Amino acid sequence: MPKATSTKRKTFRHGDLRNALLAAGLEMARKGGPDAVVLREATRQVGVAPNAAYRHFANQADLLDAVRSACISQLAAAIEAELAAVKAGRDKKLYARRSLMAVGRAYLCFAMREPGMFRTAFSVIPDIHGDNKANTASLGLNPFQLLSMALDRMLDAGLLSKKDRQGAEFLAWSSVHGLALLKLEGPLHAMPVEAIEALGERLVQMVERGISQ
Amino acid sequence: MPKATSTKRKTFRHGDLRNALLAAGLEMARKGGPDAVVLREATRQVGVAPNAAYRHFANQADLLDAVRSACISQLAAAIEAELAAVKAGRDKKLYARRSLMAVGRAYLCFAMREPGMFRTAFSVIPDIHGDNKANTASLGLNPFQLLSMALDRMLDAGLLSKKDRQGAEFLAWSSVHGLALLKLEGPLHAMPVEAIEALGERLVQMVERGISQ
DNA sequence: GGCGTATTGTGAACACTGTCCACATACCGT
DNA sequence: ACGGTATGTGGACAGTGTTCACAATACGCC
Repeated sequence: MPKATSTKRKTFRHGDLRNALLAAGLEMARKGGPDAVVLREATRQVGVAPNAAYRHFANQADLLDAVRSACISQLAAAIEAELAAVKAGRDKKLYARRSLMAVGRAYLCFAMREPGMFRTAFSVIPDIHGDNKANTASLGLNPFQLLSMALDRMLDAGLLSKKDRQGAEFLAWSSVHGLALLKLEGPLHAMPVEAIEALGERLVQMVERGISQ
Repeated sequence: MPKATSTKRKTFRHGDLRNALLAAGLEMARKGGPDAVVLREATRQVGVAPNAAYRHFANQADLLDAVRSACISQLAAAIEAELAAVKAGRDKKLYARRSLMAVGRAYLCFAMREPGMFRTAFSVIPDIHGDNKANTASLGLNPFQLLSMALDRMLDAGLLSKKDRQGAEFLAWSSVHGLALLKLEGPLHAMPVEAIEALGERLVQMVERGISQ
């Protein structure tokens, strides 16, 4: 009974089912956030029986985790692009400041542009056995490492003492992350994006000023 | 006379079903976060048929929203208590600074002490028709308004210019909120609470320094 | 007091989800 | 060629939110 199940596939084997499911899941996450990535719907879109997913993912949490990883990669790529746009001139301090600014802005812009992906990226409580292999973009760096890079430039430029540099990632990250989430799934939901972006500018300046003792 | 026994009630009418369901939901949120508040389970604990809930809540989102509101009230109460502990001495600047510190610390402490409630408090995208009636504690102020109070003291003490005061709530709030969420449902999940609290201290200092231009 | 009526809880059902089992199929190395 | 194994199917189960028709109760009005 080789009745091709209602959709396109001709061969019994799909050939690339894992990736297809992941792509479907990613799209669902993109336009609906983490709660929208539902296993059965993914199989339906791909044109395959629900159980087929279990040959490639342990369960839906596993699928969601893969989607989440992809989302983080996209975020990393966005930051990387913005960071690449700032060129190292002769003024090291300016360079450093612009780098930090770029990371913060890219982070927020991504959150505004791709709310579903952003929320998905940080929706799941990550496993302790965190294998952050795939959380990277072309440079092979995840968002956290890109932020670290910018902060290192601040250290190099003498804008940050060695002591203040320690753990500075978390301070900067928290600020921007908080604003993004207050907008995306918090009480700032109704605030227009322009206002958020204006706040973002002030926020990054605040971090820059306040981060050094 | 209808007694709300947790096991089996005598009367047909419950008498206080709405509150009972809300209490059950709040407890589930407390020990499992927003995803743990499930309508059927609440009715089961109260000893009532699932449909009975629909006489008091439009749907489970409505129930969850009520639970969320209760969580915010608890957060407000925690902040209020910490804020009440700082006394106004002769040094207005110290008073203001300690007030801001207290709000930030209370916010983070609550997040660490009651992760389920905290996550629930900010899990739902709030309705635009925000009726923030119940989001308050004894003072009748929600967390945002308490933060505003602390910032007003900064303004009074001359630690903040009028211009910098505008929208400063969002800057301070974002920072602390971000740290809390990075810990509770983000990549900082594995970081020990002591480290988070140490970061919190630094964070509030950063805000204090960076918030004024 | 008695009775009609709106309020509140019940029972059965539906659609949907994740997940498991046994089975069928197609590919692959020997 | 053929048997083993990876991969997909069908059918089932528990659990969820939700709706409909119905039953029991409390309350107001005469």
